[in-house]
Amino acid sequence: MVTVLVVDDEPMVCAHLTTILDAAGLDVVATAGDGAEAVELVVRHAPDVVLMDLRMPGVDGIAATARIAAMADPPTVVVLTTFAADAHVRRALQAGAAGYLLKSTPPTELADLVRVAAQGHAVFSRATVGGLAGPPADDRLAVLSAREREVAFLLAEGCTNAEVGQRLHLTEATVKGYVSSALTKLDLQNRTQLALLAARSR
Amino acid sequence: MVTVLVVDDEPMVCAHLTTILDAAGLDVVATAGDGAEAVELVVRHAPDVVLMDLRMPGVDGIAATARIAAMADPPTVVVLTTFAADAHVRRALQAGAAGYLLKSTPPTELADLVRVAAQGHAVFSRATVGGLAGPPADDRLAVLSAREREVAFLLAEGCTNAEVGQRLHLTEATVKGYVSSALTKLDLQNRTQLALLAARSR
DNA sequence: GAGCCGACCCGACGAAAGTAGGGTCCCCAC
DNA sequence: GTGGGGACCCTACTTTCGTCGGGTCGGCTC
Repeated sequence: MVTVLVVDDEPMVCAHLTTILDAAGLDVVATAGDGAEAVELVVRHAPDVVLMDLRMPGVDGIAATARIAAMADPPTVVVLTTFAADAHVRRALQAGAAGYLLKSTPPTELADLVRVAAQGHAVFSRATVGGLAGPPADDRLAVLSAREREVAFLLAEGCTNAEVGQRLHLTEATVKGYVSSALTKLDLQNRTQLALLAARSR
Repeated sequence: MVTVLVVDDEPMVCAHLTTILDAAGLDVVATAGDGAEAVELVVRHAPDVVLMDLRMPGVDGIAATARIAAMADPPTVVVLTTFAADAHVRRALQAGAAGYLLKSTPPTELADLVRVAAQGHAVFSRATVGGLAGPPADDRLAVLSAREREVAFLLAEGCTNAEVGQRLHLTEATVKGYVSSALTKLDLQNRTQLALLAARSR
């Protein structure tokens, strides 16, 4: 029998999941309300699978996942959350999660998914995998003016100031001005750092 | 009943998979030996799930997946291959695949995985998801010498020539030399392009 | 309207980056 | 064993960057 630890700061959710999974022939051995408790209960019960919420008070789901993944012979951690944001999924994977499901997953399917995860596979809600194909995004460029952002993106294509000027119909001197102000706004030291940032921002 | 199309250039593999899946209560409606045939059979049979091999003669698995994903109301395509390389996984996802399994997957688990995929979830072999957390890799830097690569990676952290020199105990002039030769070897115009490339290469 | 602020442009000058060239060392081929 | 060829390090010179200061225009406050 597959043993499961359910982690969610909302007791109602824990109870609901427990009911569903137990009814489907899984064994929910415990539930935790935050990350610290989750880590503790994993040590105590050594479950096969951990269903982990992300947003929780104190130690959040990512941190808890990382701690659990660092254990000897760790359980399979599957994130179960409402947020499909690319950055969340990536951080979960980096922390060692072996799956990322949305809470919109039909309850009847959840048990199957947990079972599959217990067999050592990774399971994802369809909406969460699309963003993984490309590089991660970043939105620190938001503080820049429109022109500055345009220039930054051209730097990310490897353009020189003169080339940027041509493309944007500006003097090279003007371009230099934009680069310079973007650097100070973002607290960077040179165009290369700006280009790297812009490249990550897509 | 979940209907499945199996695509593999090796008839033995197709037959084996068919046996396994049929025994587990799935309905393998057809098998295809290359990508073109796969597309055709998807149109004819409209299966729920396509199990797609990657390396095939003619139209390969990626191309076939892309064509299938572009159809109206497309089936769920799950890649089933022997290769776990990050680049393959990413290209499969980009093409529209909803899963990536290795052929080392135990046959008994395969049916469950297909069923889960048919429900609209994405399924992955554990070994294939680790690389997705970070940005994609690139190995054009292979043509560089060891020193040149070191310098390139430091550029990718936004270092100036002087800083690179400090970290590597070299003169700034020497660093410039490495940058310059790396640029000509890779046919690039400036340090920013080199930094971007190195950043993608990790 | 006066004053302020930010986005948008440009010129000049010092500070980086990039190029060309010249050395040493080591390895491999002929 | 000598003549490439490559990696490695450096100096001197040109090109490109980045900063600083200075302009205009529009919107906003008081």
